[in-house]
Amino acid sequence: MFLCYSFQMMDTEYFESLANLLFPDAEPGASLEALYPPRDLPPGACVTRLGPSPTGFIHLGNLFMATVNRRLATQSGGVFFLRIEDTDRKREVEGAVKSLLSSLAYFGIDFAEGATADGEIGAYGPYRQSERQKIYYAFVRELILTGKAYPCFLSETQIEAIRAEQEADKVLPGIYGKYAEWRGADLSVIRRYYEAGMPYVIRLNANVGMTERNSAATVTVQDGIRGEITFPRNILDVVILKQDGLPTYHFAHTVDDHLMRTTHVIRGEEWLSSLPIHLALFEALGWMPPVYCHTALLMKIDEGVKRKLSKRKDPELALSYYIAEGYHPKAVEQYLLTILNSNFEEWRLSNPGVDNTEFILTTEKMGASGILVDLNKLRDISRDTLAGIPAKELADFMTDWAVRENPDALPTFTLERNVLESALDIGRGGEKPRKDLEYATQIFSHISYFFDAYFQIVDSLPEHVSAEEAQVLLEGYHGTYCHEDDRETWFGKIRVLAEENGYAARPKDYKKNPERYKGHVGDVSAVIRLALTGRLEAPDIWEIQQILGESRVVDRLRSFTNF
RNA sequence: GGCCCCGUGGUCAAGCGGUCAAGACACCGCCCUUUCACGGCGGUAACCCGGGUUCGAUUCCCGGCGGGGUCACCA
Repeated sequence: MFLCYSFQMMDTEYFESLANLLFPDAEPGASLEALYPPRDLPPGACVTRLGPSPTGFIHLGNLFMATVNRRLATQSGGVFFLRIEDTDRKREVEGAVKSLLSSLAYFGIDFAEGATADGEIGAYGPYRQSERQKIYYAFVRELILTGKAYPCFLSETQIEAIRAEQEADKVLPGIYGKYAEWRGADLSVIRRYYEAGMPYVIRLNANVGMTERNSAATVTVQDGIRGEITFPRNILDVVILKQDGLPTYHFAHTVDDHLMRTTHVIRGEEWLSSLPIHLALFEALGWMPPVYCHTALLMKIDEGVKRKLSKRKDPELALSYYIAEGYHPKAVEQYLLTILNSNFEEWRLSNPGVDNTEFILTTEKMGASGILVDLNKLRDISRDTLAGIPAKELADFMTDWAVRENPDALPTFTLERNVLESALDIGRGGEKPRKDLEYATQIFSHISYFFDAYFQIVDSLPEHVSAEEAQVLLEGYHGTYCHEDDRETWFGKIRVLAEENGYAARPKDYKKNPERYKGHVGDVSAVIRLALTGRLEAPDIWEIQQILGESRVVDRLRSFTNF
């Protein structure tokens, strides 16, 4: 008994000297607790966050994550904030926060709290981890004081040697147990190294504190998406403070999400395997961990193999790609919601016209297995979504897109705004609205023939119609053309023209007696369509003509055949 | 390799002990139609395998197998 007691005294003294040596100025954790009190929110409110590292690259997966986090917070009356996880100086990219913010803003993700392009908003900051050093030091000191963390002067080569030995012995690699040479090292030795300016890191002492409360070899958590998950307890003395004095993700996550009072940590499945470390950290600091929700990963099919989206290898999944292609934010949101919650699509169908924000997202309905990004589905959803957006808004959308991605087209869009708007409005409204608009670049090529600057003949005459024949037909058409004709009159004239030239006025007649005709009225239309739009596939010709205006129609008829 | 997650058609997926195993996208036919688009009708196509438990397993348990993730002083 006596022995035990005195050891403890010695330990306390040891820890205190250690803390004072390494972190003489760190403030007590308790004062920070007071600085960041629990948030005053309605019961059940979720506090979530997005924690990107500013590497200058975000892809669909980040947006996917942002969407879940944001929804869960806003729909529960909680808070969604942005924290910049910039603890890796090597990978940091200039201006990344700004571009991150603007990419997210494009897709309608904004933040009421957290880092901004040039500052921050909110009472739980700083929201850049690089500015939180004081806070991390305070809690590192706390851990040292209780013996749960210690300095480690192992060099890179020493660690490599340990790893090699472990690999040879086929044991778990890492610093733990007997490999943790600096656990409880002599104070005099530590002092000598420290004063000699030897580089060191701070490691968690996984052996202390862990077994006090629960000696079981495993930990079990309730994941918000996956339900109960069990792992072996963490035994690794993971690094919590790097040589450069910045925290590792693990430590920063623990401290920040506790102090920022995050209730739900929603992140990708790739974090699942470090969960035991995070739980160990929360336990060591004596804090309640948040609710963890590990989402399925967005995958890509690569040479027949399904794999996680990679920033390096999949530029076409970068948000910048979707922005450049001009996918509409609403369509992308719609798509993300359908892969996020299996019941969303059904809800959407049975609640037409209701805003997406009315839909309640639940973690229970989220899938746990990897999702292949399906551009087909996105495009389909796009067509549906765009069909429901007024032409005026679409015209604004196209103009905004041109400003960013196609400045050459901007003058045309601006000068011929009414043409743009009318072109986008073709076949809309009514029971069966046209659904052929997908994303800006596609839309642009779809309607470009309305503008003289972009008009060109891209298709050729139907096989059985010769150039001479086309000329005859177009001259005939031009002869009877009257811009004021209503659709009925107009098409009646085409039928007559068809008959006069040996084409069936009705396709059915032609089908019945193909030998009697050169073709049918559709062929005549095709020629006119080609002359007017430069292509064989386009919406209703009469409508196109109304938008084009009489002089343009006549010009195009003429220039096609040079009569 | 250790640990963890996942496993229903090509893709996203309903299902939660008894179903002819939904639906959406894609694909293929047909219809509508002056082309396209829209729309309508129809079609091809799935419970990874093997053991249990049970009267009965896609569903529960175990074991394989397969896929993925992770094993850093990166996040």
